[in-house]
Amino acid sequence: MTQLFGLADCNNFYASCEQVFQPQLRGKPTVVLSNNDGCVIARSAEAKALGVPFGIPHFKIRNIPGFQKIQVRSANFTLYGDMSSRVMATISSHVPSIEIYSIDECFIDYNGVAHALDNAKRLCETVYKWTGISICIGLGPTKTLAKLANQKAKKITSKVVDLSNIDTCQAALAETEIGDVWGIGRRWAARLQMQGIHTAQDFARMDRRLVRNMMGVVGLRTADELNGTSCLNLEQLTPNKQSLCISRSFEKTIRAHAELEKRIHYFTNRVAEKLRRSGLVTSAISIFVQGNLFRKELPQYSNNVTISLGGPTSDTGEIVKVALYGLVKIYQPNIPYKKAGVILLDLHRVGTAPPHLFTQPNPRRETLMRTIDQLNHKFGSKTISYGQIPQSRTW
DNA sequence: TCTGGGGTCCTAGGACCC
DNA sequence: TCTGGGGTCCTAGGACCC
Repeated sequence: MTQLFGLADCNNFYASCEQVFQPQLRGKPTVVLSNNDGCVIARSAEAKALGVPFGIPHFKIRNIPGFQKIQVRSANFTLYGDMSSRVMATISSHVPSIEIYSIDECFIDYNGVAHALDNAKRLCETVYKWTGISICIGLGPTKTLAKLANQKAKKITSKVVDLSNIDTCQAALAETEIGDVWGIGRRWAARLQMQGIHTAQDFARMDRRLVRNMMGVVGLRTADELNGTSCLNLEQLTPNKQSLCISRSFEKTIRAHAELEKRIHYFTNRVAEKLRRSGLVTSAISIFVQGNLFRKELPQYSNNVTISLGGPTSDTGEIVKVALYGLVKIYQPNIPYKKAGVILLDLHRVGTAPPHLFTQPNPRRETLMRTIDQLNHKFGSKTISYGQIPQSRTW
């Protein structure tokens, strides 16, 4: 049975959020920067028109002609998360069901919806009216084709494209570069192009065995989906998280162990909070450190270590202890470090983790963690933390 | 001078089992 | 001339996504 998927995607999401809340930015080239104001992670339509590339470092913006007009904002992820919830709720209330795919995208189940195209157009208008965010919707018999339809929709004023029709679909495939296909990244695009595969249509027409041999089942799935065979279903249930990570680049390079230790301390406090907020426990932790990949003339070093926690826990104290031990194991002196991070692995919902033979849950510690979280929630995240994180933290 | 952060899945190969 | 067959589990690395 032929299915019908929709893919709704917010246009220039972070930049649009800024423009909604700061009306003076509307119509002006606006960009949003990553953490530490490192590089551009979102651009308004006007900024794209000026030629601001995605990912460009902040300091290179001034090389762009007309850069004086560009409005630059630091990212506000709390705001974007909140706006995302509003957009998703609006969409969800107008269609049978959705799968939230990322902060600014969702797949829509359009099966059995009469006049899906008109329906989608009205939905775009409603979302704009209710939230101020402009979205586009692509329709197709598979998720991959709905994604492709969405890219086409971004380029037209009606904001909706339907690729259910076979001729329309073939035309779209023929004019889509291979690297623009969902699931084909930079590496595969380069390799495929060397083999004479330049468009989505070239790829869809490749011999299936060849695709399977070269790219495995993932590539094969993409090829089948381009040919209209649906391999990816709408996922209604949000899957359990497998890992949680906090990592940052440093504003300047760091050499001293003590200085790195403060960062690891801080990251571990944050990621453990995230863990408890998600109702999860962890049994393994991974620490990584990295030099400056952009400065080839400096000594290059990066390393990571994964350590078992000896049983499921969400206790910041326990996790911090192991994290710092991990840092000792991978730290090398006299390296200019530029980035580090903490990843929690082997996650389970509280109460569902296989218990450890030798450790018992400690109710007093659990109360302590709950109290710390409540205080930080009530009085701000810097109120109380585990270990030596300077109160006057500048980073 | 200055270059993000947070995720997922698949595969190949090694260790180990009977 | 000649070295079994069939599994599982784990990990590192490579690819991808937003």
